[in-house]
Amino acid sequence: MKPDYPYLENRQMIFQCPLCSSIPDNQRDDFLNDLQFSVREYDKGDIVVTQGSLSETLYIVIRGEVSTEMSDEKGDFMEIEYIKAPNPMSTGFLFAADSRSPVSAICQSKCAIIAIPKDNVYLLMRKYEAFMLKFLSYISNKVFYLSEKLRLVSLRSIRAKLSYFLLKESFGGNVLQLKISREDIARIFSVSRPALVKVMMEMAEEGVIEVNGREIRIIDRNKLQSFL
Amino acid sequence: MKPDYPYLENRQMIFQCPLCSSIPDNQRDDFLNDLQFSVREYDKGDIVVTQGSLSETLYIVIRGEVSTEMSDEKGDFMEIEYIKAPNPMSTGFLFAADSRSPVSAICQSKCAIIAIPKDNVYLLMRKYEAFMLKFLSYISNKVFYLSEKLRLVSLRSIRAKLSYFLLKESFGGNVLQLKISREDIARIFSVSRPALVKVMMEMAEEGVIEVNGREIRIIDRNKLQSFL
DNA sequence: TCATTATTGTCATAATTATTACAGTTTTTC
DNA sequence: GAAAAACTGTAATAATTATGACAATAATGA
Repeated sequence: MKPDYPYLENRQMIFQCPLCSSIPDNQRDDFLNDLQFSVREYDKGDIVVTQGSLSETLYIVIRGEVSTEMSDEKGDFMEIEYIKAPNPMSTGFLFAADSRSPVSAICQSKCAIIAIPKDNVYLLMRKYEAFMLKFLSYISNKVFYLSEKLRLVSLRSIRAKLSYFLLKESFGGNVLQLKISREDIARIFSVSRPALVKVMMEMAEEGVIEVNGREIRIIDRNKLQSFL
Repeated sequence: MKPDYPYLENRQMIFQCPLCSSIPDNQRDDFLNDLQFSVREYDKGDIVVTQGSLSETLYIVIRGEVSTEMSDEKGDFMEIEYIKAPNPMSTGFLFAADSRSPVSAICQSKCAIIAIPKDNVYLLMRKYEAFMLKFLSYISNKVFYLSEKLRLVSLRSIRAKLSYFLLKESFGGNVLQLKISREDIARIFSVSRPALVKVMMEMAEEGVIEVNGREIRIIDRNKLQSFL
């Protein structure tokens, strides 16, 4: 974790973040004046926020990639979100009653991250409507995202989870490229990797899907849906 | 589902809802003028919102109790939230990009529910700061709540889930009264009831907890924590 | 109050998943 | 390009959980 930037030469960078991008041009100077922030650089593997720690700061990733994970106190992690620059982080629980972070945020590459204190976010929201609305929609989307994740994890069998996952990833098409390893998928499902692979192979055996490395072809979409 | 109230005699009722309770007295008349809403009565078992349906309305339960559930397309449900009057419903995804409801809302008793269209909520938020802040904190709390739920469901074994659940419900004390049936707990965990009961009895056998109906006494808190 | 319904504990069996281990393959990294 | 690391498929065995069914008890309603 390197020291703060001496000064951020290109402060306009913040307007690339979706949270701020809709702020009208004629308000941007005012916005920058009202904004209190610091910028830090992180290396791959650095931890920005620790699960359970008090976090009263809005973070905006302006370079690099950060993943948020939830540990199950056994060393194992479940990835919750994968955030690429330029996007905000920790919007979800910033204003929650219990402001301890439910997740850990870990840099997946070299990162530069802006930190804005909660009180300042309050102020900005009151003063800049576009910011407020974007913030609101960000949190709302998070609720939606978590709900979907919850549904996935709640499916009882690996077969159901995998079917759900594949249908979702296929976006209605018949061929999909897995973007992550089977190990990661297993982690998302909270199941073991061998069990996941076994089920995937069984489904291929049955002719429901075709598996070629990370390319998966959906043969019988109806059957896939019936597994849910 | 009975017809709308002809007119809501006691419109002040809405200020009992936490979303609106902090609106200053001197703004309340204006607030009621700006507010667009309708009130409906429901019977026990009535469905207010169906999972997957478009829902661009903020609901406030002013009498009765509503539970939100997520079905796994197999007839089985997982309860997400239990809302008692006077509290809002569906705050979470109202402003999400995909405004289809991820849950179904089902009345658990006779209910009276206020409906406010999304656009009107927008307007109220811009105009009444206290309302905006409360709304924000409501969504944030929902994110927190869902995160916690996700952690629970992600724990792999029933033993871990039960330990987590009991530790949480005990609030640090040693005796706790279960507020819901074992069947409901099993549903929350997404596991079968017999399996849950079996694990609970095993833990009692081992002297980690003591079970007397719905009263549970935590004997060995450390051991409970080690199961996570 | 009595009847009805919901809840609870238990069981045997079947199904699913975890664990551990290994070897072959692909991808990264230097 | 070679070495290291990560990824993949597979298998045997153990552990966990689901299923369906049953009787006993508690709670509820008319």
